[in-house]
Amino acid sequence: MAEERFELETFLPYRLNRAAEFVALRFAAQYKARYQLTRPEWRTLAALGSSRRSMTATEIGAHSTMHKTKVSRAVFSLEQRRWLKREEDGRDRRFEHLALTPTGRQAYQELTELASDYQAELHSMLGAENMEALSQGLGAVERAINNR
Amino acid sequence: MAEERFELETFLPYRLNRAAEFVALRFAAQYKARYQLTRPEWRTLAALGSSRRSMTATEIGAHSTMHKTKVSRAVFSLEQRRWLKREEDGRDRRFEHLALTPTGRQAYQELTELASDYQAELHSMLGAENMEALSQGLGAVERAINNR
DNA sequence: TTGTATTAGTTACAATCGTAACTGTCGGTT
DNA sequence: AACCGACAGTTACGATTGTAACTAATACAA
Repeated sequence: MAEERFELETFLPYRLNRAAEFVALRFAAQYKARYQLTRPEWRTLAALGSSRRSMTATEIGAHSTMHKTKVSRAVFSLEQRRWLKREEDGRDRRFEHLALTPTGRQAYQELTELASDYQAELHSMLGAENMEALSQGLGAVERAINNR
Repeated sequence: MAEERFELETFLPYRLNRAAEFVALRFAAQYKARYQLTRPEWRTLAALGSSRRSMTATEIGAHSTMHKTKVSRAVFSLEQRRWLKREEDGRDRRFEHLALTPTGRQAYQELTELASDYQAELHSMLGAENMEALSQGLGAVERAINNR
C-alpha cells in the first residue's frame, strides 16, 4: 500500500474528538449553570424528552452511547429531582419503564430552547454549507453505528 | 423566531459526540491492547510525534484540547517508559521542551501505521464522498476553534 | 421441575479526572 | 532591589468514571 506520511491533523478520530469537545463544552456550560445538570443527566433527559414513548435504561444507553452505570446513576439523580418516574413492567419485572414527569418535561422544553438557540449560533458560526456537509458526514457515521 | 419542534437527532453536539465516541473507541482498543497506552498518553505521543520540533506541555494541551493536568500526567508516564525526554529551557526555566526518544519515535511510527489502516477502514466504511463532507465540516469547526 | 444461560439494572472498588491550591520562574513597576 | 501579577507545570483532593461482581428476573432445555 502507498505509505504516505501520517498526518495527525487528518486523522478522523482525532478531529472528531476535538470538534465534539469544543462544540459540547459551550452548551454544557449553559445547562450546568442553569440547572446544575451533569452531562449524563442532560443526555438522559434529552433521550427521554425526545422520545414519545417511555424508555428503559438500556435503551437510553444505546441511544446516547452511554455506559449503563452512567445511565443508572443519571436516572437515579433525575428521579431524586422528581424529573422522571419509573414504572415496572408487569410482564417482565427486570425492565423499568422510564418517563419524564410534567416537571421534567417542562425542564426539557426549556433546555430545548437553549439548544435551538445554540444550534442556530453554530449554524451562523460555521455557515450553512459547512453545516450541511457536516450533517451528511455524520449521517454516514450514524448509519455505520447502526449496522455495527 | 420560528419555533420548530426540537429534534435531538439533529442537534450537533449530540451527534458529534456520538460519532466521536464510536470512531475513537475501536481505535483505542488497538493501542490499549498493543501498548497499554491510555487515551491521554496516545494523544500526547501523537502530538509530539506529528510535530517536527519539540513542544511544551501547554502547547500539547492546546493542540489536543486536553487539560493541563491530563497532559502533565501523560508526560510523566511517557517519560517513565522512556518514550520522551524533557529538556529545560535555558532562557526561561518555566518551560520544558518535550521530545520523543528514538524508542518513542519508533512506537509512534508503529502506531501511525495502525492509524492509517484504521483511517482507510473508515474511508471504505463511510464512502469517499461522505468522508469528504465530514472533512469539510470538521474543517469549519476547526477554524471556529482557532478564532475563538 | 430443575438447572443453566441470559438479561436489566445496581453497586463496590479502584482508576481516572478536574478544580483549586501550590511551587518555581519570569517580566515589569516602583 | 523589592514587590506584584502572570505564567508553566505539579500535586492534593474530592468527584466522576468504568470494570467486574452482584441481585433479581426470565427463558429455555434437559
